[in-house]
Amino acid sequence: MIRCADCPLREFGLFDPFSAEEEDAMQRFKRGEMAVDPGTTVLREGSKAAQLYTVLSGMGVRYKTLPDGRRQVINFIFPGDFVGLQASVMGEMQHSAEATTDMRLCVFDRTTLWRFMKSSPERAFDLTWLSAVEEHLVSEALATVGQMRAESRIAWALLRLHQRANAVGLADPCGATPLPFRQQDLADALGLSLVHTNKTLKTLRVRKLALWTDGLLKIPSRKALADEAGLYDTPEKLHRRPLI
Amino acid sequence: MIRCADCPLREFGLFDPFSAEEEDAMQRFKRGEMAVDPGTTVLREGSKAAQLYTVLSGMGVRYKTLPDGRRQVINFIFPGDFVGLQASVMGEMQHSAEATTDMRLCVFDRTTLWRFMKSSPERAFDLTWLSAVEEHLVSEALATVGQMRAESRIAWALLRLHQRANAVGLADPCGATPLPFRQQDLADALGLSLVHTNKTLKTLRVRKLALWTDGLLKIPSRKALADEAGLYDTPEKLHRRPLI
DNA sequence: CGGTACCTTGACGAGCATCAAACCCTGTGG
DNA sequence: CCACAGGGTTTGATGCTCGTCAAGGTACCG
Repeated sequence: MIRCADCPLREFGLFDPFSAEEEDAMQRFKRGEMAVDPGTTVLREGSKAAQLYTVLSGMGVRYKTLPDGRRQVINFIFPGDFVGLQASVMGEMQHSAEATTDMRLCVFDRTTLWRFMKSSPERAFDLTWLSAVEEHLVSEALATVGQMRAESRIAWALLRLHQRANAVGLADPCGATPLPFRQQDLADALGLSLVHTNKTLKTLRVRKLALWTDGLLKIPSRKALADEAGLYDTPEKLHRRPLI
Repeated sequence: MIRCADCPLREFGLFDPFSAEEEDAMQRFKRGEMAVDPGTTVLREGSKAAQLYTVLSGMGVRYKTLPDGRRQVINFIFPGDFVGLQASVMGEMQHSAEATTDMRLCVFDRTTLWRFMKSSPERAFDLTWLSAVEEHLVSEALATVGQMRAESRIAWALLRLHQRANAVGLADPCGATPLPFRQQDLADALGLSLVHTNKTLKTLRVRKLALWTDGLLKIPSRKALADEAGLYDTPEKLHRRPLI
C-alpha cells in the first residue's frame, strides 16, 4: 500500500502541500487501496455507500440515469478527485460513478469522516471547499448546455478536459493529451445526440480547432478553441486544491 | 433586529431544530439584517463578497452571465437559503444573486465563518451538507436541461418550485402557490427561448397539468405533472436542512 | 469467422429559436 | 383625463439546429 507520504499525486503543483501531522492524520484515515477494471461501477446512484475514494490514477465519469434509460454525465473523473462525499454527507448517492479506464483508488471509510472533520477544522473546511468547487463546475456545465450551440459546447468540454488532464501531468511532450472517453460519453455530458456529436467533432477537426481521434486530443491553438467555447482564454490559473 | 430564537423560519418543519447553545453561537455570528427591493443584485459574479446571507423572506434567482449577455439561471432562491457561501469558501462568486421580490436578509460576516467552523464541527458539517445539496440540485437541473424536451423541463421546474414554496409555508389554502418570477426567468433556467417557454406553458395549461398565471401557480394533479416531468411522484420527503 | 463495440456518414423531419407584432397592465407626465 | 412609454405576456410565420433512422466501416476478440 502506498503511504500518503509517497502519494504520486503530490508531485503536481495542483494540490495543497501537507504538513507532517496532516500526513499522519490522513494516513490513519486511509483504509486501503482498490484497483478496478474499465467499466466498473464504483458507486451506484441511490446506494448508501460506506466508502469514499480518492482517485490515484485512471479516469471515469459521474452520471445520472433517467427513468427511460438515458443518462446525463455530470462530469468527468480525473486523478486526485474525491468521489463519494455526497453519500457520506447526504446519506445516499445521487449519481453513479464509473471507471472508464483502469483505475486505482485510495479507500476511506465513511464512518471515520465525521471524526476526521471534528479532529481537524482545516480538513472540514477543505471538504466544504471541494463541494463548493464541484457545484461551480456543474453550474458551468449547466450554463454551457443551456445556452451554447453544439460546436461551442464541444469546444468548451474539450478545453476543460484538456486543462484537467494537463494539471495532473497527463500531457505528452508533443502536445497530445490522452482522452480515453467515448463520443457517447461526451454526447451524454453535453445533452447532444451521438450522431450530432460525431458530426460536430468533425467540423472542429476540419476547422483545426480540436483534433480528437484514437483517444488522443490535440489542440493546435487554445486561444482559438477558447474563442469558440465562449471562454476568455483561461490564464491556466487552476485552483490549487486540497488533497484528501 | 430579529433574534435567532424568534426566527420566523423556525416554524416550518423543514429545518433542523437548534439547541440553546447553538442558538447562542448563531446569534453571535449574526451581523445584522438587510432589506432589498425587487431587482437588487445581492451578490455579483466575480466579486469577493465580504458577507453572506440567509434569506428570511422573499425570492430571487442565482444566475451566470455569459460573455454575449445571455444568462443561465442556476436556481431559484427561497426563504431559508444560504447565499454567498461560494465566495467565502472559494474566494469569489461564480454567479450572481438577484432579488425578484422584496427580500429580507440575515447578514453574516465572511471573516467569522472560519472561526465559526472551527468552534463547532457540527456547523462545519452543516456547511458541507448545504454545499453538497446545492450540487445535487444543480446536477438534477443539468440532467433535465440536457435530456428532456421542453414540456418535461417546464413540468419539472414547476413541480420543484411548487415543492420548495410549500416547504416554507407559501402555499395558499385553495392550492395556489405564489410564484413571482417572470417567464424569462424560467426560460433562462431551462435553456429555452422566451417564446417557446410561453407556448409550452400554454399547452401545459390546456392539458390541465399546471396553471401559472399572474404570479400564481396551481397544480391540479401533482401525480400527472410528475409523470410529465419524468419524476417518480415525489413522496414529499423533503430533506430536513440545517439553518444557518 | 461471426459477434460486438465504437466511429462515420447520409437523408429526413421535428423541435425549438428567431423575428415581428399585437396586447395587456401600470405608472407618468402634460 | 388622456397620451405615452415600458415591462411583461401572447401569438403567428419561417427556417435553422439538432434528433432520429438507417446503413456501412473498422478494429478487436473469442
